Amino acid sequence: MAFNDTISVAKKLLGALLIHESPEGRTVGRIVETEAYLSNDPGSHSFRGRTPRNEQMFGPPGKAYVYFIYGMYHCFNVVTAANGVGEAVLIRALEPVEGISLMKKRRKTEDVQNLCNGPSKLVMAMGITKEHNGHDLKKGCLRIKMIDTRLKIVTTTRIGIKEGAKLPYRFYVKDCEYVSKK
DNA sequence: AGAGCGATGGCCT
DNA sequence: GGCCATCGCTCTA
Repeated sequence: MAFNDTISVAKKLLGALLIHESPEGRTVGRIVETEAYLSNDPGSHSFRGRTPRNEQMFGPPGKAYVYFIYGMYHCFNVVTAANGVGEAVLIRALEPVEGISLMKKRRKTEDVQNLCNGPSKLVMAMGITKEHNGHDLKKGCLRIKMIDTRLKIVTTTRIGIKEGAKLPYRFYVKDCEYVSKK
């Protein structure tokens, strides 16, 4: 698929499968909540230009941007837009599909609805690490399988940011029990 | 059910 | 030195 128009990609990623083959086992989740971060967007890491941290956002689309936050968590993004343009889609929630027992072990909870309903939760459940920063999501151990669906999509504002808080750049699957916040 | 808050460290000004 | 695209615990209802 083309990873050019970031808003479109954020919507098209809903329903897609995120797959990770790790030494511990295979986990698969269906993407149910995303947020778009654009280049002219004050809420985006890329807004003030290229830095060592946000470097991957400016790279070619279809790669992973994994960043460290709050001293203890990581978040996972799909890089979008042309090479040189700093845009990405934050994955905020997954519906667990495969490897649920491994997800429970990694997350230290038995509650299936609490495994992947947040950007750092799904990173933990899927076994994603900072080593995946810059990884090509079209091939290899961590990849995305696009699924053509006709899901009902809710469009709303993003979570946990100050700048650009009113922009309608968060998207989730309507009536889905696995999103982080409705 | 919802508000408040501490943990914890790299990055940016 | 202040700021985070968060989470899980505690406290109040």
